[in-house]
Amino acid sequence: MTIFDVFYVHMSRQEQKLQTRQRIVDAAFSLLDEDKSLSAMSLREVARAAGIAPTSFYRHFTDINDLGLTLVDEAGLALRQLMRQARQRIEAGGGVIDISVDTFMEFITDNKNVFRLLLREHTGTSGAFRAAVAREIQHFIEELSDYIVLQLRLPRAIATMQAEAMVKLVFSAGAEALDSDKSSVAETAKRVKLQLRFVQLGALQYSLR
Amino acid sequence: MTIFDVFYVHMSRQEQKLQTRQRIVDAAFSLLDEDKSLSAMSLREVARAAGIAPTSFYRHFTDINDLGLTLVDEAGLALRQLMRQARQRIEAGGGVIDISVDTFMEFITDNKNVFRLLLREHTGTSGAFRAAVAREIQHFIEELSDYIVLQLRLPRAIATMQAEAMVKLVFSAGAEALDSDKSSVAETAKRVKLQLRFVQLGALQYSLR
DNA sequence: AATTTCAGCTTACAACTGTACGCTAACTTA
DNA sequence: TAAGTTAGCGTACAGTTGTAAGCTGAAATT
Repeated sequence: MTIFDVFYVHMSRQEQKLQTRQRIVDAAFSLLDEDKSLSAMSLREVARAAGIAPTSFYRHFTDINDLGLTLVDEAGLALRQLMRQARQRIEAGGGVIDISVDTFMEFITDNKNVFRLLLREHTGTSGAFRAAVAREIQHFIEELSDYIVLQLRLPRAIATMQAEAMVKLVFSAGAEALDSDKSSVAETAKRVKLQLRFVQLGALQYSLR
Repeated sequence: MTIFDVFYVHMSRQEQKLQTRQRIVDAAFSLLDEDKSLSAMSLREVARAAGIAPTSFYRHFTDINDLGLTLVDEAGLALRQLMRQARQRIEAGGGVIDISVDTFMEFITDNKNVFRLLLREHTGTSGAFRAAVAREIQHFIEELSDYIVLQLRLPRAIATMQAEAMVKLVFSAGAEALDSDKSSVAETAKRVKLQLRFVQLGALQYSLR
């Protein structure tokens, strides 16, 4: 029993456990700020932030790595939801590139730590994390590729290359945005939109060669 | 005096100190492998690898951060040398994109830890390191941009956008290459070359609109 | 009502960290 | 040659880490 008892008076044991687990996950995300990466995050630190004893952590995760993979999964989930949101907005009208980039930038601004996690662990020190993030990005690329084949009628092979280039450019711009203030973010968004147009134009041109 | 005495029998004190400093730098680079980042590198660890006492470290650097910035500088230097090498090869004949990408991939293969450092600290947990790496990349972009203005006769504004997109795509590909075997690297190189062609075609097309 | 399960706790320990302090001995300078 | 400088060392300490061991009391099961 913890000082949080008061919150779970009417919960089953299972629900209590789930809630504690969520508190751990939330605490971990909140710790992943400007100057903390997964590998630098200590079990005790997370436990402290979640309001549990260090050893209680093991009731929920086998490892800090285990928690890390959970965080990457949750971040990937958020990313996929983002895509859906962008598609809805596009159907409501507007340039594909503009809407996509704006939606992405909004996401980053509102979920800095989620995007930071993906960005950082993509080049981080854990091969498992790098692979996990790479998978999430690959999903992203494939969904965009599908869209390009369907809407722009490009051959699959070219569409895939276009999608990959676009996602990488957007992620790069996102990385810049993390360290920028609002007006710089707008500037960065403008630049990446132009670059995406280059890619789009170029891929089309190439497919007609 | 250390066990390395034998190496500096005929050196002045200054030279000896410089050599020890270089040993520290080299040791640090050698530690920056698949699963170690600057922030995870401990002073004692570096000292151990360099063959000096932990406290002797302070005779050469004020901090681990101080050493980190030195490493980033050296890595940036290597990158600029790389560009010069690529330009020489291009003048000797061959497609600009092909030569550039091939040169870059060779560099990564031969200097994994140097590129790893740049890649990792670009999204790392130290704002100072992130900024330092961003500056190095910016140099890279500007040199490429100059080249594009001169050779392809594109307007500066467009050339800059093209250069930025290209460098980001190449760095992305480089990141992939770090985790791949030789044949996959060749595959990755092929893909990024196509993507660079998209950007080039698109920028040209855009400038003619 | 009795028994089992188990989430969270406290205590404990060895390993590692950064760095303060003062010593030594070789190099440099006067 | 004498005095001063300093690169490197050993010792020491307080702080943090992961995690092992065993306890407690409430929830779940019988």
